[in-house]
Amino acid sequence: MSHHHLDFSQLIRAQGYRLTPQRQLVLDTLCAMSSHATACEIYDQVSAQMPALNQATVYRTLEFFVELRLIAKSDIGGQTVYELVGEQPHYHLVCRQCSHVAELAATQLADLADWLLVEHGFQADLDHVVIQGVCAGCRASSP
Amino acid sequence: MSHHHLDFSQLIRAQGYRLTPQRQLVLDTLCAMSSHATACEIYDQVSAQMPALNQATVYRTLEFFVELRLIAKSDIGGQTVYELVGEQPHYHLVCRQCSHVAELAATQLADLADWLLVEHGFQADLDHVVIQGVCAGCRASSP
DNA sequence: CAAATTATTGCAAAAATTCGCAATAGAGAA
DNA sequence: TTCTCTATTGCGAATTTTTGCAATAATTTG
Repeated sequence: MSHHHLDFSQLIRAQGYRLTPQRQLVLDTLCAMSSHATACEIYDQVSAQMPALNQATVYRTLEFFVELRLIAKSDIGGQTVYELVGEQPHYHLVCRQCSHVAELAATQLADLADWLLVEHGFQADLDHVVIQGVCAGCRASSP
Repeated sequence: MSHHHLDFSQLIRAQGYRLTPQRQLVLDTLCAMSSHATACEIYDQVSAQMPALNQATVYRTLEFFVELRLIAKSDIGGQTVYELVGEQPHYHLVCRQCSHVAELAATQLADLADWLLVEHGFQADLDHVVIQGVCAGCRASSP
């Protein structure tokens, strides 16, 4: 985690914002919690480290990082979950039946992104696409 | 709208559910409100027609239709919006700066869907993909 | 290093969304 | 049509998320 602090700090300060202890803690926590986590789960974790930290601050902090595109927010199985955006662009296949989430490298989306840019001038965020559907397992078990 | 009632009614009853006046009204309302609408906007509209109808019922009804995949729920510009799923599969390009939404026919996604099915056994819901990014207008105005 | 500026926090209240449960009312059977 | 069964509604309360504002603390300026 610590190796991230410098990067983040510069990235944030360059835009006139501040990397406060609260924000650092949320980032570190999200880093420690491997994959997706709900606001509530994040608050519980963070709260253990810094009891004074308010829930509203957690929500605002998450929203703040989402806007900076350091973390991604998505709806998975009816829950709003947050995830640290890593180095590797990837997208999510979310099963609407079992809520299982598969992550795929974004290579298969590159052509689509190119096409969107050329034809529509739209610069797609490759690394935060959620595709709903039915996974192989559920397709097999319910024909 | 009325021509929908039969289709919907059968579709819903076939699964053991009921097409109540409340549900019909929500569908009709969503049909009348051209594009995306928030739960609040829908409630306001619906409430004018049927004042006794409770907010909780609106939320439950929307969730119900989302599960039946008759309406789609997405996060656009930080708001949760609902939209009647039409006949034409399409996807959304949402600009993260101006929240403008473009709708595109799903043809460009067909290859991707095929690939997902063949390689991962994942049956993607083509008609409800939201791709975030920056639209042509915003890219031009903020270089 | 002190003062000034302003982004950020904590708090409490508001707003949005969900939930439990008794009452209601569709849909099918008799 | 009437009866039965159970999905659905309305209501109020609980939970989650957002917001306004004064207090705090991180930068910048002098």
